[in-house]
Amino acid sequence: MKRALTGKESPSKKIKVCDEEEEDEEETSIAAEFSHPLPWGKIEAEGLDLDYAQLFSKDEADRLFKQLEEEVEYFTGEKAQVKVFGKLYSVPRKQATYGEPGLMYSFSGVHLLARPWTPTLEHIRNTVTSATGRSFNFVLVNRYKDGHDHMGEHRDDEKELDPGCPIASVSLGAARDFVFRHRDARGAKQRRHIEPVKLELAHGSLLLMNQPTNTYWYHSLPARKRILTPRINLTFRLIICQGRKEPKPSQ
DNA sequence: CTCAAGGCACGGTG
DNA sequence: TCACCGTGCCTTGA
Repeated sequence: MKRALTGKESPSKKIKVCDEEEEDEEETSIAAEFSHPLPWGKIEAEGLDLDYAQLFSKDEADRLFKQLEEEVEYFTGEKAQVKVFGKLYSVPRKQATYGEPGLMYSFSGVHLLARPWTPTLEHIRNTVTSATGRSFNFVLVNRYKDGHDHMGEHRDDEKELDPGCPIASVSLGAARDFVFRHRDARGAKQRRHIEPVKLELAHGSLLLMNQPTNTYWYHSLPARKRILTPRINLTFRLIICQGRKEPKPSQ
């Protein structure tokens, strides 16, 4: 069953979309492989549109997590640094990018070239595609070694992303809180009162961020000091074909 | 002109 | 209690 949820219904309260009727059969993985009959939950607010589902059973998610721990190679050195307010920082997590050959993803002054798909990443991508009917040519892997690792508030508004395709976020490992905040309800000049939308991303879950969510809502993965185990997050994206760079008019 | 995938200081809270 | 959490701010280049 689905639940329509908005932030204002339960101010400052974490939304639990995780199905309370825990899955019991191994049907979960079989269903995921063949079609859509996943029990999707819908989360909506002004300008926000999310779909949430349990994509993998615990056993399968455990197996995938272990495989990724062996397969994924994370960036180090300057590829693991970003520039914010003019200063260079090491990102408080580990990152990797995989996808079709030649694809590049850039943000905050870093340019990350996609490595070729690993067997496990390709398998997960196929499962996500079966469940959503969407194609993806790229995945950003974020590994949070414990609750100290986190990601600050941002939007995935990169120009190279296909605006018509949702971003599909697969979570494996430790469950972590995830927070959305409307752009007009941030900072000192809060133009409007819009409650943040908070949810917990469970082991083996899939979250779809549909349009126009990334236009109006920032999201973050806040630090949670009491969490001592790692989480791997995969955000599958559709990157627009690399057109030739526009000729610069001047300079 | 706007705004930022970072850290830090600070005050409320359980 | 005091560790943790949420918020505002930083201040420079894109």
